[in-house]
Amino acid sequence: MITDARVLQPEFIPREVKHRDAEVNTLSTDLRPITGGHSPDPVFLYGPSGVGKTCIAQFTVERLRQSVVELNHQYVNCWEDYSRFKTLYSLLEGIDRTLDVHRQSTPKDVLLDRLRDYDGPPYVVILDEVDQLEDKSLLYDLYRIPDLTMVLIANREVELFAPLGDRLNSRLSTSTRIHFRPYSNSELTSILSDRVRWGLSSNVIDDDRLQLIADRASGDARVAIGILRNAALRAQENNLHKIPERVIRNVVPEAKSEIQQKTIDRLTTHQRVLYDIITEYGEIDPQMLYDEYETRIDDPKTNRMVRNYLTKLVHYNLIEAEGNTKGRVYRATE
DNA sequence: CCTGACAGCCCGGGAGAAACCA
DNA sequence: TGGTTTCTCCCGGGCTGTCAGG
Repeated sequence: MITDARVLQPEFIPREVKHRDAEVNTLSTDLRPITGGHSPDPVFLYGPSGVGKTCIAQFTVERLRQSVVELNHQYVNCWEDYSRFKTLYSLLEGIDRTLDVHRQSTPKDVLLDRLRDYDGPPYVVILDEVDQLEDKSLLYDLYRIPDLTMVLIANREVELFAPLGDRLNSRLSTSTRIHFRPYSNSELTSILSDRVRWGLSSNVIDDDRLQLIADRASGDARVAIGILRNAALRAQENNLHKIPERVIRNVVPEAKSEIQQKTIDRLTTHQRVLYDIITEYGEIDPQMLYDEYETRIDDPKTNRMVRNYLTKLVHYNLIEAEGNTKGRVYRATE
């Protein structure tokens, strides 16, 4: 049934993108100065998840690369490389400058110096989930590197700009922001039918069922493709030659939680215990949470560290915290 | 009570210098 | 002298205590 699993993966970048012409054009135009040897201001892409931000960024840069003689580029997910050091390291990797820089024992900010000394072809860097970056001042440092162009991606505008500080904010306020809206059902359906054409054998799923998937995904292409992938896998396991509606319906919850599950899998034992407690209770106050945590784990960390973990979990959108001070409760995100 | 901000400690580990050895 | 081992220093990151403020 599945003829090409790659096209059902979330990272897959299609050769052509649909329903995002305006966004692609705007981004292309913004990046065009690069072809003339100038380096454009940073560009911001923002919008909810699964609306094609990452995809369009990579797609456009790739297309630009084909039209410019020489161009270096690098994609960094700031959720993974959240520290200043990791992001810089990743950026140096993009231009092969890490050879003699090692994970430790490099003098402070030698990485940044190294990046500053860069004098190769234009360098376009995509900083995805940039609001997760711990030290936002890095953006300011990067901004000042002449040949470096930033494409910044975040969910919401405010979350990115609020913590930047006036210095950077005023500099960046003039640059382009591209807003991404959720896909409509018909857009999702057509994206899905492409994937079906590329990745599944023919006649395994009809339009009505694609509609159903689109409907359940509520504008999020990543979820839609996830549902399709899971449904195809399930049908394949059961030796079905078509994907029935029943399978689709069954697979929706797991497809939806899949993205969150990835995050959960990467938690440490301690963070995981905290997460489990909160989801079990649904809602819990800090004291009770810590007590419960202490009983469940052999070598409990201090209360202080638990608080660090909790802010991380909130950051990851795995839990939410309500009330700023006395009377705070933690609860699971629905 | 609880939080966020901050400072400081310790650990692992890499690098370069120093010490050691044949 | 040249090669090898040890020492020392530095860094990032995990962790903790403190403290003002709600």
